[in-house]
Amino acid sequence: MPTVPLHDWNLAPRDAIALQRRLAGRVEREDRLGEVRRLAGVDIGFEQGGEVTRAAVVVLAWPPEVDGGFTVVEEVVHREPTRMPYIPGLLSFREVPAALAAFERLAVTPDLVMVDGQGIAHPRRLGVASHLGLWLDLPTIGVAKSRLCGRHGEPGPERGDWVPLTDGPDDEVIGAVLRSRAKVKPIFVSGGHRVSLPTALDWVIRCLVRTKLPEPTRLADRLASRRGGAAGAKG
DNA sequence: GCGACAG
DNA sequence: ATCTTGTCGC
Repeated sequence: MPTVPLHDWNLAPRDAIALQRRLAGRVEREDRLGEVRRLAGVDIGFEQGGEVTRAAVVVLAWPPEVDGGFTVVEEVVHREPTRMPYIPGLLSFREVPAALAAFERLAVTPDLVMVDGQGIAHPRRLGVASHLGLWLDLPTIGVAKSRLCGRHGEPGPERGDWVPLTDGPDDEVIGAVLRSRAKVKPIFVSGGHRVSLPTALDWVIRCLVRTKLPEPTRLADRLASRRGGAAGAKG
C-alpha cells in the first residue's frame, strides 16, 4: 500500500492541490510499458443534470484486424452518485473514483490506457490521465479535446501534423497539439504515466481511423455518453 | 485586479 | 459535461 494516499475525496481545493503537487513527483515520464495487446479507452459522462456520474471503459485488442477494424474485448459501464463539482485543474477528483470502480469490474487488464483529458499537460503536471495511471499502476496517455494550460502554435493541415505544447518560464514541453484529422480542430496529447510524449503520439496516431479521436477514447466517449451503438451497457 | 479554465 | 434540429460534406 502506498504511504501517501493517491487520492482522498472530499478534500478542500487547497488540500487537493497540495496532494497533486506531491503525486506529480511520482509520475514517470519515460517509457515503461511492456508488449501491448490490450488497449483501453476511458471516459466519464453524466446523467440527470450531473447528479449521476457514468464511467465507461472499453478494451480493444491490438493490433487491429487486417481491415483496420478494432475488436472490442470488453466493455464496462459504472454509475454512481456524483461526488464533486467540476473545477478546472481538479478534474481527477471528480472523475477518477468512478473510473476506478469501472476498472475493478474489468475481467482483463489492459497494457495501455488512453484517458479523455490531460496527462502531465496540467498546471501541476497531474492531469486526470496521470492520476489514474498512478492509481492503476498502468501506462496511460492523455487525449484531450481542448487546452487546459500551455502555449502552442498552429499545427499543419495534414493528419499527423503536430506542434509542441509548452508551459512555464522555461518552455517545458508538456504535450503536443495534434491534427488528428484534416480540417478539424486539433487534439491535445500528453504522457499520462510511464509513457513519453513520442510514444504517446505514436499510439494515438496508430489508433486513428478517419476520426478526430483515437478509437479507444472515441468508443469510451460513446459509451459514457449513452450513445453506444450496441446495447448491453452494464451498470 | 483581470483573464483563463480538461470535462 | 449536458441541453438540442437540421444541415453540409465525404
